[in-house]
Amino acid sequence: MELVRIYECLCEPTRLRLLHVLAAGPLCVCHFQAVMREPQVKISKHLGYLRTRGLVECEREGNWMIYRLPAKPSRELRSNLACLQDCVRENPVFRRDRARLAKLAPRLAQTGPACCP
Amino acid sequence: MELVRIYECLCEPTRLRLLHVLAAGPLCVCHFQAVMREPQVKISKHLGYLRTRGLVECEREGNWMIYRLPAKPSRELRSNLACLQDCVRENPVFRRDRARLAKLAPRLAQTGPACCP
DNA sequence: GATTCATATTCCCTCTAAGGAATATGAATC
DNA sequence: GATTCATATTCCTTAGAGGGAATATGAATC
Repeated sequence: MELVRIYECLCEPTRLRLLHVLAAGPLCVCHFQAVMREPQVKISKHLGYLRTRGLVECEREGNWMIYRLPAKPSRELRSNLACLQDCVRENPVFRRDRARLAKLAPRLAQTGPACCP
Repeated sequence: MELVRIYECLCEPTRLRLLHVLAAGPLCVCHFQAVMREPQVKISKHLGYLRTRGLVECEREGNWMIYRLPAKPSRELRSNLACLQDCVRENPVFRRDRARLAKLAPRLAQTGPACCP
C-alpha cells in the first residue's frame, strides 16, 4: 500500500525535519546542511530515501541538486504532509530549523534555492 | 519525539488495519482474528507493539483482552488517526475488514466486545 | 585535462522489525 | 487440581534501516 510507504518515510526524525523545511520551498543539499546542522551523508541519504518513495522530487542545477515537494502529490501524501506540519508547529527543533532557514532567506531571494558562499 | 513513535506504528499494514477496526469500537483478540483473518501471534504481537507505544489501551475481561483506542489521545495521535481513517476510507482491504466487523455487530451488541462462539 | 566543488554511493557495523513454531501465562470450569 | 480456552511470550531466522568513513560521480573552472 502506498500509505505504508509514506509512513515509512515519516518514522525518522531527520526525514521529518527535511520535509518540514521543504514545505517552505525548494532547497539544495548544502542549504539543508546549514539549516539542520547535520552531516552531508546523513542528509543526502535521507533525501535519497524520500526520493525513491516519491515524497520529494529533485533536479540538478549546475553543481547543485534542488529538492522540492512533489508538484502533484497524491491525496494521501497531501493529507499527511498537512498533518505533519500541523503536529510539529510548536516543536523547538522544527522551529529552529525554520529560523535558520529564515536567515538564509535574503540570499535565497537573490540566487534561488541553490548556491553556497 | 512522540510523533516518530506514532509513525513507527503506522508503517506496517497489519497495524493500520488494527487501528482502523478499533476506530469502530473496542474489540477482543479473537474477534480481530475473525475480522482480519490473520494468525493469532501476528495480531497479538502487533497489538502489543501498539500498546507499548500508547496507540491502544487494553483491559482483561475474563479470558479475553479488550483493546481500545486511548481514552485521552494526544493531539498528534488524534490528528494522525483522523488522517488515517480518511486515507483508507476507499481501500478494499480496510472496507472488507469493516464489512466482516459489521457481520459481528449483532453478536457484539449482545455480549460486548469479548466472547467467541 | 586536472582540479574543485556539491552531492551520491559503497562498505562496514549495529540494531530493530517481522513472521512462524512452540511454549508459557492466567482465568474459568469441571 | 487438572483441563480448557484466549492471549502473550520466547526463540529462531531473515531483512532492512541507520550512521559514519571513505570513495565515486558529474558539472564547472582553470
